[in-house]
Amino acid sequence: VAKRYWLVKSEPEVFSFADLLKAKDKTTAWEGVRNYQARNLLRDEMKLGDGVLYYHSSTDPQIIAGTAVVVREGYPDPSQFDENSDYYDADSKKEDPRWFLVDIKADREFKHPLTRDELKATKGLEGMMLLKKGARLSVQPVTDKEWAIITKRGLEG
DNA sequence: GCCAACGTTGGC
DNA sequence: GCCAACGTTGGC
Repeated sequence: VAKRYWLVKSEPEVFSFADLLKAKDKTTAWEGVRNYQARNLLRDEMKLGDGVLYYHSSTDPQIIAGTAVVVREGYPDPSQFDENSDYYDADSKKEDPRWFLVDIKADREFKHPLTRDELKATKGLEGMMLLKKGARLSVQPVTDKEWAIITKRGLEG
């Protein structure tokens, strides 16, 4: 199976790419996704070794900061069972968990973080889900072509 | 099962 | 801070 590519959004105030680089093993559990479409991707589609673009949302400027890799495939998000967590979901059952996550590990920091404006101006990225109006999905598929364009530009500086 | 009301996301 | 777009909830 060919590896696939994804984009995850994070508010840098909450958890930035720099935070991921500083984390133990540069790895984190991507907790807190509470949207069924994104849940399905996390649970069923994201596979070990898949590439992830790390996007900073709700900040100025919004950027793709670097890449990460899926290091553990979908498993139940523990925070849904933690009453003290912001992500607690009283209706989710241990024997039938509602929310899933994957673990991601930082891979390459972009020498040249790509701003949203730059993405919009880049040929070949016109159809990118991220750039569509109203695209709020916090985990999105990225095509091979988009991945190639973005990582080339980001890593070459 | 419809749909209005509501809450959230996230670009601007 | 505003508000459009979207997802979810809940009354009926």
